[in-house]
Amino acid sequence: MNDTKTKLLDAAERLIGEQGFAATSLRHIISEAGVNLASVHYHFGSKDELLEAVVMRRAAPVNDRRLALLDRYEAENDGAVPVDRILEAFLFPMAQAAASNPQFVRVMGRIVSEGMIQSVLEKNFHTVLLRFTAALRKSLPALSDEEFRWRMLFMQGAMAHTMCGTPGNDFEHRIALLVRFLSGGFEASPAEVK
Amino acid sequence: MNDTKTKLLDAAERLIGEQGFAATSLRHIISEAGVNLASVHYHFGSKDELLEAVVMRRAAPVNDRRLALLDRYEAENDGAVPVDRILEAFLFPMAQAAASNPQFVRVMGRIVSEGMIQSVLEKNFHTVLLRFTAALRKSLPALSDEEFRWRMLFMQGAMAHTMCGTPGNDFEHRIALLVRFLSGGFEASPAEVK
DNA sequence: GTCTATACTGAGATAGAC
DNA sequence: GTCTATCTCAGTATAGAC
Repeated sequence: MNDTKTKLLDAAERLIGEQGFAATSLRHIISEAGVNLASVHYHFGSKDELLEAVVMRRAAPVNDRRLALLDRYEAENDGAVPVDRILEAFLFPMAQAAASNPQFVRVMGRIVSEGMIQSVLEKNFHTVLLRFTAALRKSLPALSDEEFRWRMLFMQGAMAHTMCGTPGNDFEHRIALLVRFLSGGFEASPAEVK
Repeated sequence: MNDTKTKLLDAAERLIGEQGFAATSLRHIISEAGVNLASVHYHFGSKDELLEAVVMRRAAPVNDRRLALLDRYEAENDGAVPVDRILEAFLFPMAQAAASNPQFVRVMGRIVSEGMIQSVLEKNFHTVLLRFTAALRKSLPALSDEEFRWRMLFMQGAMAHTMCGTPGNDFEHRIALLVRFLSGGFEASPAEVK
């Protein structure tokens, strides 16, 4: 691996996790990394793309584990997997990542709380989102397409806010509570059409 | 009312609603308002405080209506108000505001999606949050304090993301769906302690 | 291919004259 | 209260050394 590139990723990960993305200047990052300012644009192109690289470096294994878990649950339950299992399969690997690398989760939190979700997440989590959306849809056949889509959005907001936007380290416990809450929401009977 | 101040608030509200907070420069705002750059800092102190003033101007009536609705429901149900009524009382006035002033809701959406929630909202919505938290707590006596607090956070994330972070205009319908989902989550039986 | 030095543009903030 | 001029710092771009 290129040394300069890695130094930049490490420094950016640490500083963005601590101070946030907007509050962390490239000049601060490069001084921590001990490299030249222009190397950021040489290796990554821009500050935004540096952030994306920071995310991508850690996101891949998390998403692999998510898909593996979902595969297993689908094999075990051929057909519709219980909603809470699907949610667990999505959330648990993030908690594992948090245990081995807290910095990464902090960065994800910063991304969420600074509203860079769309740009960064949709690029890196596309397949995962498709798979999990399909699994949930299958397990919630009673909902209309419209209501299902809205409930996915509600979930998205709750997840982002909870997993990333709030400090603390006991992610496994947090996940158990979140899964319970979201299951209740998803499985609520449809709202009346007025 | 001071003319310069109002011109600044109007221009800021419009531009931030259209382009977002970060993307809207003070120089753009003042040129729309037809005033001088330094007047921003004279009247508001900083760009952040200008945003806060934009929010405060519209938030007060919404919060008044929220509290009035909650008062009514509490009087009607003396003791514990049904969870879905409480949620409605919180969300409905925002939908009304959206109908009469779409710019405001857009600004709130920008605030959420750009992660300025904590700083801005906690200042302006403090009493409202206390009242609604207390009402919900009363209606959910079976939950532990801890699980209740977490569910409040889950709700917060879902609400912010939904009400403000996603485009579209049919807020009343959206609210009906959101209330249903959140009621299901709040009323789910407690997660098992493992 | 990689790194260094330096310049450019635009941002928010501020001091001081009027 | 308002305006001009200026300051500092950000991200970005480029020219050129190795």
